[in-house]
Amino acid sequence: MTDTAFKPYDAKCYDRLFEKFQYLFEAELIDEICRFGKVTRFPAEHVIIDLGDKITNMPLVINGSVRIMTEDEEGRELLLYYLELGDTCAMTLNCCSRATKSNIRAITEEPCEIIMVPVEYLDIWMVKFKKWRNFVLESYNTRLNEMLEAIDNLAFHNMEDRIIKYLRDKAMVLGDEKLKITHFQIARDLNSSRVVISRLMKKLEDAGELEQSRNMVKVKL
DNA sequence: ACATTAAGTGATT
DNA sequence: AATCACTTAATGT
Repeated sequence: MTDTAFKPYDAKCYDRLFEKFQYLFEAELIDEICRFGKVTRFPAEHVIIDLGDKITNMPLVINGSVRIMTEDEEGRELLLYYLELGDTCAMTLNCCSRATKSNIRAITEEPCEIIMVPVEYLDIWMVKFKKWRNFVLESYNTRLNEMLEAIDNLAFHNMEDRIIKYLRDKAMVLGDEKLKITHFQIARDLNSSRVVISRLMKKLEDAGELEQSRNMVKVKL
């Protein structure tokens, strides 16, 4: 116990992390995450990482969910994927090692607890912990697949399908089939226009696929 | 009652 | 599927 000087050892923090990550990481790694990382609470809709930000910390989600978006030159947004418990951002992993800037935006979907780990530990842990190595590889893998899915969805499915998928995904990560959302917000996440969404939403409602009222959508799962 | 914001619609490209 | 122009409906002050 010589290198605990940075921060007083926090047994409570350790216990909490251990409970969440025991299947993912070895105890010693959890101990280091606990010691070097900083647990942070974010309110809903908080921008954790924005485009062009220099990445100094990597986020590890303890609870809540985060959505990852890109934006094109004209400022049009597109939802890529969600981060949940035990997820980290593959983009961050990529940026860290080469000190590049973020090409994504990470926004909390609901109030979140996230542990921020300084990026310099990533490399150290890569050689030190087998489970960390697996975790990073695994993250790359799943994110890559999700990206493929996102592209597939974009290229081969019509807007109607995309809306349904979007709503179901969202209901899933938030764990609530009733979503507090406007047509305008949906349009922004899918990079479409409000009018188009309203039309299709009406159609979907008539077809019995969903229920909606002002600021509320309920999807059939 | 009035203003503001969300949602619905026809016509056009 | 997008945009325009306009209507209607819901909600806050």
